[in-house]
Amino acid sequence: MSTILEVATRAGVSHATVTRYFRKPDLLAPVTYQRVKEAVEELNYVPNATARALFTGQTDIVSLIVPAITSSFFTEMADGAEDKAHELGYTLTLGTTDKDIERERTYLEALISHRVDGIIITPGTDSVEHIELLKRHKIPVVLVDRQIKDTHVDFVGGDSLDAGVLLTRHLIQQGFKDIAFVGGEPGAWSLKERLSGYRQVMQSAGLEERVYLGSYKPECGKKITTNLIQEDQLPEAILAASSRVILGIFNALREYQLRVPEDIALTCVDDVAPASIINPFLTVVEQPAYHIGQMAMQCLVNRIKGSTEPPDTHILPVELIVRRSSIKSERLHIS
Amino acid sequence: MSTILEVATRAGVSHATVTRYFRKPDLLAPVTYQRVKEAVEELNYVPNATARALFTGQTDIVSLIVPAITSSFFTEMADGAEDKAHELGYTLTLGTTDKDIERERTYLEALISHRVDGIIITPGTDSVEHIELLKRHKIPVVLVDRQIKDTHVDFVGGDSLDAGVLLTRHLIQQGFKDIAFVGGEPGAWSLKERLSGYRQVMQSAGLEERVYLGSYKPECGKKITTNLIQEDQLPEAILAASSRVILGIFNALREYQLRVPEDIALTCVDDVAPASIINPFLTVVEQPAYHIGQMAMQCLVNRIKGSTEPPDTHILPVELIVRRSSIKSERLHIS
DNA sequence: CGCAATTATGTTATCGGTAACATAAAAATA
DNA sequence: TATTTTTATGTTACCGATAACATAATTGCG
Repeated sequence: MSTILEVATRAGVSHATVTRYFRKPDLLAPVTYQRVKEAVEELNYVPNATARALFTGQTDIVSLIVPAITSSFFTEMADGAEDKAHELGYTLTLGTTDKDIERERTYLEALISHRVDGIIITPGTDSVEHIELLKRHKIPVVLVDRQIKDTHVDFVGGDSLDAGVLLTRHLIQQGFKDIAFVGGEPGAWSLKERLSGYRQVMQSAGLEERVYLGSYKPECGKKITTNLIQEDQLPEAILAASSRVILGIFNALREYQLRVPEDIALTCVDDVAPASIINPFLTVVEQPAYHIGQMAMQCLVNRIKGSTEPPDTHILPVELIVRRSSIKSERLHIS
Repeated sequence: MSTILEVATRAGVSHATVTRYFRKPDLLAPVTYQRVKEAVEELNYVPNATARALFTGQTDIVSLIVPAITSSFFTEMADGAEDKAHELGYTLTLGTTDKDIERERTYLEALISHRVDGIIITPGTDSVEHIELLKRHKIPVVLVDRQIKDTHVDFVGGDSLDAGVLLTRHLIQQGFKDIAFVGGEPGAWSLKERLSGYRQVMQSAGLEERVYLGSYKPECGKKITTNLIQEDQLPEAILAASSRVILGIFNALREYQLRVPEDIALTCVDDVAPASIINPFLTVVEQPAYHIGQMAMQCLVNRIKGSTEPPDTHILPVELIVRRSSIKSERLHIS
């Protein structure tokens, strides 16, 4: 807890010399350097980043705001972002928003107050309000997973349109005709894209669309599925908007003792990471989540460092992974 | 980006009055309050936490350092910690350490420099060095999942001894005799406890112990299992030290096309959270990870607020969840 | 050998808040 | 109405760094 002044006194120099020891060491005479070094070590001195930040206006802190860290996509994304942040010398803060509608706002205000150098965010809504707020405070932003139109900021995400296309096409190829799209935040870009992919393929196949939106949360999947079961409207196959939605769907199906894929085929966007190692079961479209996190952080730091390039939109390719949950033959074979 | 002075000028008051507007609003005359309020709003003024921290010595930032955020236990723990931190008005930083041995140290130094108010950490080793470092800098610490002896700090974790006991006893009850303990960080408290639970039960059952340590990482599980297979030493059942280790075990088994539980029974500590919803398969001992996170954060904030109670050790009960991966009858039935 | 150029170090204002202290104005009391 | 008390606001030093600027010490070169 010692200050630069105490170090200076102990080393018999002025505090400016101690600053130089850290910031421009080669300006010091070897003897002086050594003396300061000893004083620093003896006092366990660590410069106060808070004081530095006040003067320089830079905190070396960046922030990540996601709906839910427990969603496997965001867990891996955060892992990538954190690794990159550390590599580049930044400390990362984490905030989650979807347990409470107010939380995104309170987090942003706290981050503005703390003068973080930049923010990576998956916004909860498609409103420009929060982005404008950050712009007013001149805090660089990178959007992940959900783009907001008319906002000139960098974006990094998976190809959600293609995700919708790949899964729908796959289900149709399996011979399913009654395919429902379940879950997803109506305002979210990723949802719109996934849905749009689903619609394109359904239309060109001449099939009737069935869309049940809500949110990306498990509860949404559970509620919609329960309703469908109770009204005896369960489709042949479901394309779930996300891996969290599908958890709710599984819960609902289990309550009614319905089996996958025997009674209904299931697919979703985003792999449920460790689950697929233990028991590869779900057909999914996988996004390069870790890579997205890294890339978003790199983009953000480029902005922080002053890049004035026009905003970039990085849409990374996704991959269809076919497993048992959507295989019709499996279904016929058993029943 | 405006400062308190600009607000003061605009409102026609001194900057002290603006501080009072935020910190002791009822000291202001209604007219003054209103004038300041307008100025604050017109300028989008947000107080600079960096400047405040310099004076008060408090940053309202707390930190979480874990081996790997992608491990389901830590994901949920982080979720709990983050919720509680937000509830109590703190911003949380996140750091992961097990990709690089140096990282725990660099993180701690950065956090000391930033003068975070407190740190929750799952230390990578059982050395007291890092804890002492934090103590020297008077930063409150709470340990999670791994206790360090002779360190007088709060601890919150699951009952790892009981975890070892429950799983081993279960396997023995299933009729297995050749049971190996695989994986785990030799220096970690949680490992020692789990191992000790295993040993107690094996000994009192008169069974021979087989212990293969290494780390908590997937690679460890994979390597050990591959070796065992190649040397034709595969046991009847494995108790994996953690959910990450078991991922590697699965990988190895799959490469040799061995099946669970037909060829070998598997169990581990920590559930692989979403996996068990999609496909309940693994027999595990589940720790109340979210609750542990919340509790650790509450403990930490109590310390920050000045609590001088003697260090607390919270060991929370764990729960055995029996599923197919360890059922012998299932195995006999098939073979 | 003397003066300029270079090198090493010190002095000082500054970042944007906070809170103790001082003071002026209004209200309460005698 | 004079005096004390209360209320509202202003002044100022300070937190711990940084960097521009100033100065002292050393070196180089003619």
